[in-house]
Amino acid sequence: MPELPEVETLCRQLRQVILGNQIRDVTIYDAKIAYFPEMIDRTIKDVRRRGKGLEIDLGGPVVHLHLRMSGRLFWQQDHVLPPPPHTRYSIEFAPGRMLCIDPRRFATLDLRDGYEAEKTFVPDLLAGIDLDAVCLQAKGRRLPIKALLLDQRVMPGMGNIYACEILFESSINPWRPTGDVTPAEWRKIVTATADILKTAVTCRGTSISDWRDLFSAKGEYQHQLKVYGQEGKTCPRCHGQIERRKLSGRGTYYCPSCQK
DNA sequence: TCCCATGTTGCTAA
DNA sequence: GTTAGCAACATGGG
Repeated sequence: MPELPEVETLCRQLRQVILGNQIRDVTIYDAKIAYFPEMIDRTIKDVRRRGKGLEIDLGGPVVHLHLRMSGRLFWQQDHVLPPPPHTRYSIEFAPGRMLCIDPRRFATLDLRDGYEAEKTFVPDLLAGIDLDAVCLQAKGRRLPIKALLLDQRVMPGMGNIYACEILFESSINPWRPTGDVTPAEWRKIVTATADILKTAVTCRGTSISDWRDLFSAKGEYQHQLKVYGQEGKTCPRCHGQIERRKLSGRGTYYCPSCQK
């Protein structure tokens, strides 16, 4: 269930272990996943994150993977050990192998040509958001602000936990029509987005249930959550009570008394 | 048994 | 065109 900070964590850790290494073999354990023999013997030139997706640049073709709801990556150094349950594929290198473990089987793996992969520009929320571009998207729309934040074309990498946290930090109600958000409030959202996502990257993500990083370590951001998963608890800002309601099908945590 | 889940896509209908 | 609501994908946990 990784969002931007979790994928960024995997991206950085993956760079440490596979950059410059050659793919020795690829094993597919799940018939839903396609096998690309072109990957064999190629050297890893770069590992990048685009939104919640990961790109492994093979110097020409680019492996694109997405973990969706329950996917995780696991670096296994000992080739002799059997892959854990729900392992869907394995990319093998001399020092170890990268396993994708995914109980719900929504994760994807595909091979694209490099030109195709780089053609579309994807903004990076960690590098800062273009306030004017977002305001332009927001103008006149009645869509709830949280739904816009979760729109991957507008905020690539944003996920449900951090959208809840960012709106709380900005004191904005998740149901507020996007077009009614003032420029000053947009500045708050942009600032909170950068602050919260960067902190979460430093914490190596949020381990609420099963998120683990590449080396099976838990993240630490779950200790800093102010509203997500805090239904019934006291609001840390105004002493109201945190509520949980559905917004476009997603559990949405907020404080009705101070998020207006 | 039912409801929940850190994601994405596609359909239908207002 | 926009938005809301669902269902689908598939599995496990409480």
